[in-house]
Amino acid sequence: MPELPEVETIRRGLEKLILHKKIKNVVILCEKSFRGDPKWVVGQKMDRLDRRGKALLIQLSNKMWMMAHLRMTGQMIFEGGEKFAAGHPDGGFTEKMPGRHTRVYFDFEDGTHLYFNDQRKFGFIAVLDELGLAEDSFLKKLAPEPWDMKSEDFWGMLQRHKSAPIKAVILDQSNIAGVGNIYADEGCFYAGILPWRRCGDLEREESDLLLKGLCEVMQAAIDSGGSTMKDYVRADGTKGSYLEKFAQVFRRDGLECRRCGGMIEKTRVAGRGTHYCRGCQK
DNA sequence: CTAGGATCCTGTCAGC
DNA sequence: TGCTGACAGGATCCTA
Repeated sequence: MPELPEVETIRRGLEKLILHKKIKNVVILCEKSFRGDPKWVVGQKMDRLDRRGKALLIQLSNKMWMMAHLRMTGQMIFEGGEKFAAGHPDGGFTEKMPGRHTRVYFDFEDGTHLYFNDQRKFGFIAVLDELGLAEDSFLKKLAPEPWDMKSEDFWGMLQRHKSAPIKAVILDQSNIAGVGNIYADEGCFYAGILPWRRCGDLEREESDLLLKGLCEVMQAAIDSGGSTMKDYVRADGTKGSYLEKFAQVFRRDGLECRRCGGMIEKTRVAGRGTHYCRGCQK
């Protein structure tokens, strides 16, 4: 899905647009994209927006929660006086809603709408009560947010996965929350670490630098409104600017490294496309 | 317990 | 043009 910075961008954008709006109706176009009973949300207001890792959490006035996982291709689109689309781009901003990838949408009492689009159907919205949220298997094993992690805890975590490639470990949400394929590559570049190195091979200093890199790179992405791909648009419809402005390696294979001038290369680590600079990363 | 691979689904693109 | 395989900003399930 969009990674932590993109979900945070969605949270901030939607907070301004849907807070305290009353849901008049829910339309489910794809059964597997919505878990729970629509009756639990109809007539409720959206009172609060939170985020944990890559999960978006919306609290309703009856104290139930809607948890949205955007996974690979999910996006949220608000249509009202203004339009806001964020997540996976896929024509969300320009296409007439509901579109061919709309899976669920909400009509608000004031005539505005919120659409959940998801091309690959990996994502979903789940309606849960307080207990269900507390017992959710994903949230339960989700590690702390990067900035809430102490460097010694991060180091200790790496020691528990000595033989695994560093990238596989930081992508695992039970080790650190919110890191996805872009920021894993960017964080490794920041720390000067080749992503396939085994955790047990890292020095303590490299571990500290990697945690710092993940925090800085994701904070910078939030500050600039989330990264963008050909189909990523942020909540108010303007394009995010992280990738074009700040990405050092992600999807830059074949291009010159901005730091050393060498060529960025691409390989496969932990089953994912992985970008790195031979000159800058050891 | 860990690590690695297949899998869920739709769409696009490169190469024949 | 039409087909085929690879790949895609994620997470889970199964296997060794």
